[in-house]
Formats: sequence, structure tokens, C-alpha cells
Amino acid sequence: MRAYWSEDVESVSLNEICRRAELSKPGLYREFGNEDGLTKAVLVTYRKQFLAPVYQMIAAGAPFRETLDSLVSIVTRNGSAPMLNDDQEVPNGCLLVKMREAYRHLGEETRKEADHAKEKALTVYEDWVERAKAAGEFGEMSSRFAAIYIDAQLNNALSLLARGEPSDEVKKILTVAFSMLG
Amino acid sequence: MRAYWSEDVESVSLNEICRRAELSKPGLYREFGNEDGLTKAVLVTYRKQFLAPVYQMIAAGAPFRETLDSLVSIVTRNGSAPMLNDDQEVPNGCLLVKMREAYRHLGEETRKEADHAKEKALTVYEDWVERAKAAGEFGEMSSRFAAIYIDAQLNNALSLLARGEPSDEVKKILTVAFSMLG
DNA sequence: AAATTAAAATACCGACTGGTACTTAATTTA
DNA sequence: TAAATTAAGTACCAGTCGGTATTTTAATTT
Repeated sequence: MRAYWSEDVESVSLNEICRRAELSKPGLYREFGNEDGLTKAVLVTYRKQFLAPVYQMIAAGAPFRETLDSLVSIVTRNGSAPMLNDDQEVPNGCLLVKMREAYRHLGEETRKEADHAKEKALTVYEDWVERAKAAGEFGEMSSRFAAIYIDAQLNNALSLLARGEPSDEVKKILTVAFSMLG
Repeated sequence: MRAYWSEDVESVSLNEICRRAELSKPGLYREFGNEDGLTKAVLVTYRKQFLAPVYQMIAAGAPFRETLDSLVSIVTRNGSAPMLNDDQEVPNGCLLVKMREAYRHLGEETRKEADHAKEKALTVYEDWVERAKAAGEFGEMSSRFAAIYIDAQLNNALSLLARGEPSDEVKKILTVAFSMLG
């Protein structure tokens, strides 16, 4: 997961993964079947471990602006609080965004998982906007499009971060892009 | 250029290019030296042929909003007017954006060219915003940051298009993202 | 027409890719 | 304890990558 997350997904080979994880190639194949199985398993783990808590925060019911600010802070965090198993800092960016950038290079199972993960994010955003509308905190923009817009802006920010853009600049971009929401 | 533009830059091999262009590999190496030389030459050609006219349009001096609308229309055009040498439609997206997405896989010369092309775009946007400010058409946002924001939004839109997102949806995203400018 | 030079193509190089037969070591069952 | 089963590892497969040495063809010059 760390290899796929901190480098380009399509440029980390199975050989290299075996080397770093100090495991034999047949061992990897016994566990995951093929490359598609590995990348899918990685994406599922990532979703449960890193995406689910964010979605929980969004669904927690804080005021719209407050939740939006939290989201911006989480996204533009500079490899800080969360830890991977072996106490290494998490890389910048988002593994799901990276996987979707490399969509054409993914296997079938991993693509399905990536599609599902994206749709999950969209419905979480959509429900959030719906609740904000019910509370009179959001304008007349269609909830579905609002979700698409929020997703597009977050993905763009995460891409910029993964490419090494300074996080305060990315934060300013996100702030402007979200300034007309609510 | 068409191969790099319509597919992922890093997944088109020199062998494949020779196959499609019906030229021998030593012939390609005689002309461009190495892969870096080829990708750089492609990017230079792209800049002169497709980017320069857009920059000219921006510098032409139309009102800010009018220029911005033209820019959005150009970006979200669906493989329409412009043609490549052999009368094939141009692919969606932007080759410069694709090259920058694949930055880690580029050679040194191509990286320099891509950096230069990005800085060129930023100064074009910055000058444009400066002129708009002088004409009272733009608020108090710093010109440099406005340029960075415009660039980020255009790049994001072009990435979405290259990934096959419908152009009317991308247009709506751009419209919202630019709604607070001016 | 013969000799020289330049262009082009065939055929190859070592390195690496995803994936697997086959052999060896450890564990479980009889 | 001996036999059967499972796990793990070595060493390999064909295919492709970027890049070249070498040979063949074509165009010049003498």
C-alpha cells in the first residue's frame, strides 16, 4: 500500500514489491492470485482504513461550513497525524485518486473497486449536501452536481499534493473553489 | 504527437511509435537521439501549434469575462475544429497536462520544456489578470495566485476530459469554479 | 563504371516485466 | 516414526523495454 501510495501505481513492479516486502514472488501469487488481485486488495484496505473515517466525519452532522473546513484540513494536512502499521508517515495525496489516474493500467477487479469507491464518495457528498439543504445551509445547486463539484475539487487538490505542490497553496485553491458553496 | 496525446504518455513505447509511423528504430534515433529528445520535440511542436494560438487569443485584449468564456469553450470543445496534419481529429485533453501528469517518467530535457511551458502559461494568465485589474474588471486577489488558480482549474478540466468525462459536465464545473472571478 | 559516402534496416543487446514449473523445507496426519 | 500434505523458494519462461552494432541498400562523387 505504501509503495502504490507514495509512487506512481503503474511504475511499481511486482518484483519491486516482493523485494521491499521481503517475500517471494510465488508467495505473493499464492496470496493474491495476480497483480489485479493485489491492487484490489490494497485498494480495499485503503478504503477501510483511511477513507471510511473521513466519510464518518462527514456524516457526523456538524454544520456544513464546519464539515467543509475539516475536509479541507484533512486533505491538505502535510503527512502528519495518521500512521501506517510500521510507524511511517502516510504519503501525501490519496491512493484512490492515484488509482483512478492510472485507471487505464488497472486490472478488471481493481477497476470495479475503484468505480465503487468513487460512487461511494459521491453519495456521501450528496447526502451531506441534502442534509445541508434541509438545514437551510445550502443554495439551490443540484445536490448531485454539488457532489460532483466537491469531488472534482478534492481530487484536483490531492493530485497537486501528490505531485509535490506546497500544501498551503493547495489549501488556498480549495478555499477559493469552495467559497461559493453553502 | 497523436500517440502521446491520445494515450498515456508513459505507456506508448518507442517500438510502438516506430510501428505506427512506419519508420525504423535507428531512423528515429538518428533524428531525435533518444526518447527524451523525441518527447521534447513533440512537446515543442505541440506548444507552437496548439498552445501559442490560445495564448494569442488571451492577449488579444477582449474584456475579461469574454476571454474567460472563450477559454472555457476552447478547453471543453469536443474534438472539433482543429486538425492534425493528416486530417484526424485532435484528441481530448491537453498534451502538456498529460506530460506534466507523467512528470516523474519524463527525461531531463522534456522536464525542462514542460516546466518552461507551465511557467509560460502562468505568466500569460498573470498578465491577463493584470490588464483586467487595470480595466477595473477584476477584484483584489493577487494576480499571481489568480493565475495559479486559473491554471489549476483548467488543468483539472483537461484531465477530466482526457479521462473521458462528458464535456458538458466539465464545462459546468469550470463555470462554477470561475464564477467568483472578475 | 568504379569507388566512396551516406542512409536505412535487420538483428541483436542486457535489463526488466508479469507469471509459473519444479524443487526443497516444514508441518500435519496415520 | 513414516507417509502424506502444505507451504515456501529457486530458477526459469516468453515478451517487451530503450538503445546499438552491423549489414544492406541507395545516393554521390570520382
